[in-house]
Amino acid sequence: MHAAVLRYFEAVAEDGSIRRASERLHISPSAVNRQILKIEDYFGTPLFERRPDGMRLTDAGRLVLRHARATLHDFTRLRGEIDQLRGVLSGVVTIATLDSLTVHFLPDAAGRFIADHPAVQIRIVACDPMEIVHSIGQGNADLGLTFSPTRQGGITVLHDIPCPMHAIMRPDHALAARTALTLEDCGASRLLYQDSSSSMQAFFGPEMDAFKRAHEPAVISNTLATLKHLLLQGAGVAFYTRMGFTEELASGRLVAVPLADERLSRLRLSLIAPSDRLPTLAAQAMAEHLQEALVRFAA
Amino acid sequence: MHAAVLRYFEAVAEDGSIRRASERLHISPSAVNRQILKIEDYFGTPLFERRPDGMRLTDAGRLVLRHARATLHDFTRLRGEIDQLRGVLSGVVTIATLDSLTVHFLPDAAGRFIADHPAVQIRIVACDPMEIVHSIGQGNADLGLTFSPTRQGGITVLHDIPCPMHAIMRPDHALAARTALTLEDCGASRLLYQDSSSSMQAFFGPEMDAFKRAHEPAVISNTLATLKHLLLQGAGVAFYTRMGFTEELASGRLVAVPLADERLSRLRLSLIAPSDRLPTLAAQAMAEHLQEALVRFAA
DNA sequence: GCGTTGCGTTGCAAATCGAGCAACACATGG
DNA sequence: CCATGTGTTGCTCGATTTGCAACGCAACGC
Repeated sequence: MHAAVLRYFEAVAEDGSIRRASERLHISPSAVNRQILKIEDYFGTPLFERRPDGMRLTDAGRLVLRHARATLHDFTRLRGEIDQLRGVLSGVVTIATLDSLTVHFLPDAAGRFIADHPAVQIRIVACDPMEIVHSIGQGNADLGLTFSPTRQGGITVLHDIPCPMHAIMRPDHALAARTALTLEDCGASRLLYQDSSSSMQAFFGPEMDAFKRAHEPAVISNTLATLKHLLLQGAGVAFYTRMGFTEELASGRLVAVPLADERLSRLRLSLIAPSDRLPTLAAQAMAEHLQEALVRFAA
Repeated sequence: MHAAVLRYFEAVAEDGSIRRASERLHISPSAVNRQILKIEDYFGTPLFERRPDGMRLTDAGRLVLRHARATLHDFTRLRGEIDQLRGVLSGVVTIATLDSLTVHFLPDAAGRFIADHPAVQIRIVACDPMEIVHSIGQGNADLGLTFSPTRQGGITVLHDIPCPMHAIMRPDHALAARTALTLEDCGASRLLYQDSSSSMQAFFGPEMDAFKRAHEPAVISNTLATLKHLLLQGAGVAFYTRMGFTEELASGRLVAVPLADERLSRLRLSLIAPSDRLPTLAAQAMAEHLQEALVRFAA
């Protein structure tokens, strides 16, 4: 229904390049270029700066991008609303989430959701906590599951539950019998770190940051699967919440000892959404579904 | 920039007829019809009911109309914002107003406004108080000036000032020397009524309604100009606010005696705007300008 | 009853618009 | 200085959109 230029413009703005955008759009660069030139001519103002390495938005271009995004998003919402008039919930829901929730919690929740709403397509993308708040802030995802962020623009927290950090290890580990640990208690053990792309400090606090700098890990990985495998081999201790290990903890193959540190023990998991636009009906339903799942999990 | 179907769809929905819409759009009916059929095919649902006398929106159609309107309005706002980046305020501001304000107040305010902002086009449409709130509620006008409405959906009151009803007459009229009057006091005089399309009751209250039914007027007109002419000839008494007679009252050619009735003496004039959409930059500037003008007038 | 008038719709031809291809101009980095 | 990245342009072809005229249908008036 809408002019192609909206999608073209958004793609070029995001990719910072006509050629890259055209590839993603499966449209020739010249066609994309002409649409951009045409709309710049319409407004009588350049919307992109031409740089040797691509296109960068001007102030006017940023306004146009905002309009294009709003229009396209509102349109997908419209389609969902019309489908709902026929009695079916439809659309695509994109969820940006922590790695650890992709193991058990999310597949479980999503599975029950699609059983009720077969016309809804769910996209799950795992990424860093920081990327998650960024995705939500930019409106690239409909819902986000991450550690409660420090106050941030463009984000609404729909729900949050306590989600304390634990030291995860095998039952035969020296520290496994303890009922609580501090970070320092773990300093002597072999350590497995999640790839902490520096900016995690905002979530875990300076103490964790200082500890990680003071104690070299045996392995660093950005995927939970790797660390879980190593943990099951008894390779050391990792700092995680319980959410990625529900099965192993239930069966006793791993144990989780709570960390006593102020900040880490009070860590919370939040369900967040973009605040500057109306959610899709599908996203709204999914948000409620996830909220219930979180409440159930917290109990 | 946007697909033509947005404008076509809105026009057809408003006019309730493809042929009438096509005339307004200067496009052949077949072209308009095909766009409508195409988008209905896209959604897989009829968006209009075909009736022997034209097209009537379905529920799905109403959703599409809302989207089309929102998109188009957001687009005109975008153009205004881009113009403002260049330092000029631009766009069209439509003001729905009471007849009486078109005599002196609005032309005065508008004149000063366009002196500052030559790129802004101002559309002034005079209509009944009820039509005004309707226009604003539908988003057909950007700003409205009318008597303070009873709580109404889709409307924000930006400002209001006292605007008591008066009995307007020539200085040589029998009642002209009084400092206050009730409606009943005027019952014996010859009366000039504004065309009260029944629904005025919401603004002036049941007393005025009852009085008008009890006392037959000499003349009814829906234009202030007619009544003003008759008043200057000494043809009788009319009920109006002072706003349409500033010059005549200042020069002493007419006098205004306040009406003591509870409701009529507490009448207020409101500047209102649609509440469910962001105002154009031009509309916003005009709103502030009118607000100042109202404050100045109230003093 | 039957013509008239309004409505939406459709076939067909002309015009317009968008897309792809290949080439170009320019800047950057090895 | 060439190789590689960028945006841009001429040209051609195909898809889309438009206008005109005609059609089918329902309502109204005489």
